[in-house]
Amino acid sequence: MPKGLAERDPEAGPAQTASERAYIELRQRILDGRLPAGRRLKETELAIGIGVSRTPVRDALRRLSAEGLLDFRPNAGATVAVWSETQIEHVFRIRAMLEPYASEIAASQIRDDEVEALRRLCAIMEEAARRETQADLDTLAAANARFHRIVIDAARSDHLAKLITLAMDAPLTLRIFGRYTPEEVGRSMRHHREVVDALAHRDPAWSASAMRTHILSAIGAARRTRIAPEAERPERAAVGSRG
Amino acid sequence: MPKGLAERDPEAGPAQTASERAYIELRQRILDGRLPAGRRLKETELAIGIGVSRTPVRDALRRLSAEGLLDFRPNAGATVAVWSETQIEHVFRIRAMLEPYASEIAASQIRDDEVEALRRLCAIMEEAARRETQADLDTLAAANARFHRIVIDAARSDHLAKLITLAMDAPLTLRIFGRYTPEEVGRSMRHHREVVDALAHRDPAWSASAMRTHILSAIGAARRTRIAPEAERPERAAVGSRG
DNA sequence: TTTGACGATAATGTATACAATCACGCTGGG
DNA sequence: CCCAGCGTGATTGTATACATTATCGTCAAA
Repeated sequence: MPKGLAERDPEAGPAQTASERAYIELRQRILDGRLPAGRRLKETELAIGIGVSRTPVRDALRRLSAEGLLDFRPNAGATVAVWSETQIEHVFRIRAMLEPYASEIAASQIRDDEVEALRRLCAIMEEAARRETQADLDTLAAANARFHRIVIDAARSDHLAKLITLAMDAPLTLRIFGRYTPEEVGRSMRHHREVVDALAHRDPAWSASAMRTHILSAIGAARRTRIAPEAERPERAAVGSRG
Repeated sequence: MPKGLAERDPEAGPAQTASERAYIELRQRILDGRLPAGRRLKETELAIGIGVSRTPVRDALRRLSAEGLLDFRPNAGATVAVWSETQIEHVFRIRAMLEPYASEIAASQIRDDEVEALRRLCAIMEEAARRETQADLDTLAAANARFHRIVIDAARSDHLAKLITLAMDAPLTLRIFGRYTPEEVGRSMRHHREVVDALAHRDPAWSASAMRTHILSAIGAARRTRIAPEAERPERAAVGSRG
């Protein structure tokens, strides 16, 4: 098939290589739930769906497996990782250790423009929190993810950032806002503001503590976020519609 | 307990698939220093050396990259990750959070036979510590790695174990014993014994604290463990000193 | 009816050919 | 002497053919 990769779109996707595209696409499908926990992933199927060959799909699968988003058994394929309630709790406890640590370090490293960016994200999140549509929820989740990423990156340690990212992304932190009560949403927004203030004051202990509070307060909602693994049943009957 | 993730076990005999073999082989070479930090890894070269084709080598490279042992840039190949002193310090601080947490959980889950295994490993380590040859140092390092792995596994959470493993293995914890003073070695051995005793008592707080002490005490030696990245210049004119 | 073995089928594992890309040195001009 | 443009070789990226393995239905025997 012709590649037709003559265009270089810097904004729509930094995915230059097919492997990268496959990785980003699959990761997104897992995180937003289109590929539910427990689902068996078949390389050929995915390859056709994404529009690349099996090789880059395999690259992406291996990568996602190493990152913990997939369970992988040699000769038996990959399935979307299933998270028990206990394991989700563990992840939040770990986040509650790692992110405050990153915040503590970030406090002495963060630049003014990053603080500004955090403030803008706070405004965006507060605006989205006032409405209640699904689209707003998605906006909120996306802004929240960017918020945490900026803080983590401000610690100026790629390895640290990588490790925390692995801990964070694992059990779909994204969809947690759907489980928040209105009060919890409001509190979460106030937490964000306080984290920014603490960082703006370049106060490591305050930054860490505010972030810790923020994450620990989310565990309740996380417990309510049940992830139902897909039934083991493979879809025998082929779905007629392609696409 | 479901096995869940396909675990790599470096000591579990010959690997089944070529990808697994390549992964284990490369990982070992990185951890023991045969592939020094900064070294550029060429797929064809590695493939010939290991005796497989490029495909499984690429699988292994992608996996190691996701685990943070390699830096990877599209179209520019993979290099062994370089760890700055600051980053190594971060890793130990993170270990000092994660492993005590695992120990805390393990305290209420560990089986008697695992406690026994830990005691045996303590004896092995103490025996090796008495001598001072390089082989004994390797024995010590290997037993130490197994010790920590047993504790982590006793927490009965594959995802938790995976995360901690990523944090632990990253900057070659193995070679740290080479930097210990005799007093530090002795103290480390006593720490191990205390961790086991705390676990045997099924005391979560004690187990966590003993483990935290153990890891924090190692940071000094870790700081002394400088990792000199290989010069950027490949095998061109190797050591041609001008002048 | 149950159970076990067996074989067809579909998936994954591996190798290899080919395309795209990058690094580097060469050459020619200023 | 310096620098820019370009070609060449090496290296990675992708696709595909083939080998190997697991899965599951079928059939026969107890």
